[in-house]
Amino acid sequence: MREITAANLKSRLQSLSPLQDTEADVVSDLLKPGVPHPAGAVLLQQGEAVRGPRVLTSGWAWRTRTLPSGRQQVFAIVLPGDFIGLCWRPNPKALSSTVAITPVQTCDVAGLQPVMAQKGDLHRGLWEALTLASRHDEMRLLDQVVRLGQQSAIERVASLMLELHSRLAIMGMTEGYGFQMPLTQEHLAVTLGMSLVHVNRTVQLLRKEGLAEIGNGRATLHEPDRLRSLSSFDATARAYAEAV
Amino acid sequence: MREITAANLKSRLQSLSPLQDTEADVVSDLLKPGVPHPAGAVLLQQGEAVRGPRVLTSGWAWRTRTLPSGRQQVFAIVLPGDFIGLCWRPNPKALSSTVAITPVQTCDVAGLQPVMAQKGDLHRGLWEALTLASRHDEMRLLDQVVRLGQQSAIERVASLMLELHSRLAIMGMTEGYGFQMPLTQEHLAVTLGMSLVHVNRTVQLLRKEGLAEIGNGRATLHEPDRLRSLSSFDATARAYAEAV
DNA sequence: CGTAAGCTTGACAATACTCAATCTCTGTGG
DNA sequence: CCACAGAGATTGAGTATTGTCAAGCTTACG
Repeated sequence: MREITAANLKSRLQSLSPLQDTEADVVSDLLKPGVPHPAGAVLLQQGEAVRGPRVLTSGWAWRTRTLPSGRQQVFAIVLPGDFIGLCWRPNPKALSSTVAITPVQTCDVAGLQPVMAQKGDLHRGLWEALTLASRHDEMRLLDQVVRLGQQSAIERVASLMLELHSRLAIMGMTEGYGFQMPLTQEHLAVTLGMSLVHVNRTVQLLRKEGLAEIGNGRATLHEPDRLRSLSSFDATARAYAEAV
Repeated sequence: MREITAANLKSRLQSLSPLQDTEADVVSDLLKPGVPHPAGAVLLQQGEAVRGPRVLTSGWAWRTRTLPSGRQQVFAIVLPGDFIGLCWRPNPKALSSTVAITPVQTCDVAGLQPVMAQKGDLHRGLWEALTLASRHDEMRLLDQVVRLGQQSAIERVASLMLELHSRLAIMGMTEGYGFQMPLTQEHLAVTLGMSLVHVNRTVQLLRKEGLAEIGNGRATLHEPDRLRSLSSFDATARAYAEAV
């Protein structure tokens, strides 16, 4: 899987808040070749102190909590270009674990810690972009609550696919309405709080209706508009725009 | 409904992080008699700029989002002593609406804004307490995801009641395992993402099993331990302790 | 080939929702 | 003081959605 470049990361941050040239250089300097981890590796353990912010430069991960009963709940999918352990509190303890779904690479960007801490006196634009990124995380967590609390099986799958597409598009990791999608139906089941069998039938339904094709490590959204109206994802998108 | 006092709020913040005497005084000075709002009043509108932090001093509210279909999802219950619109970003836009469930009173504490912004150079202990409070909000949002994604009807109701009890206990608003609980079964249904009828049957089941009594504006947890093991809320409690 | 991961299918059971009606309060106006 | 209205709670019957179990299929790959 391709590793993101400093240019990718810069353009993502630029889309959140305009960066000064010096700030863009800071980003370039920080992004070194990533450290590889195998699928299943725990990148951040719930309850343990966060060492400092990192960027996922390649592969997919998820933020998750395991219940005493062994059941597992996923809070968010972490995509290339996303931050892990970004927090404005110094030395916080992680509220959830972050686990690699595929083989991944992460890059330590502890150099961003002072930027976060100093509240934009230093590198104002970068601080804006980082806090906005974390605000978007929060927004997506609310989306997840809506998915789990209010949406039917087909709405959940549709809305997740739309979210993944729009996030990957920002990183330039889509081809039109298609994209690499390494989640198995089992992953989707855990993420969306439904059974594997039911995910399977829902995916088949989307296919039969000509709405989307999901499988073989890829997803293609054939009818994004119908998917959007189906899943009320557009409301979410509107909310994103407002989240300044 | 009784309005909280400065002493209540101080002891809550103290429980998060020790406060200096001067800091405690700051809190006392800020907490004036609350502004009343009727049930149903929108305290904070999604998408609108947050004017500044406020404290809910009396009554209950919820953070919620309304979908285009008219369906509604609740993210959190806001209890007396909780902050509304607390954010370390200056002038953020609200990600969700906050609406009064009962008649409420709110007190403007815009005076805390500089404390948040200055990262604890000023009033270190207070800053600690405030950021921890917001971290606990985040943790409870994760709890809500788990409830909606992984738990059965009875587990959801049990876990919500335990959460409410433990939060109210910190504010001194419980009598043993009983407390004032103004949510109707309709409120519970919206909050827990289930139908009114199903909530009703679940509440009856809890009563029949002798686990808890819910209704008439009160809740009593007869067997908190069994409720805890039933709902895996203890795991949550452990996680709370870790969230430093 | 043989294996394993991922996907698919069918039959059945459990959980939860909808609709519609009834009941029990409580406060209010006549 | 009573009738009434409305909010909240309860019940039953029928349906829809989702989960469970168990088996079989397909594909990639050593």
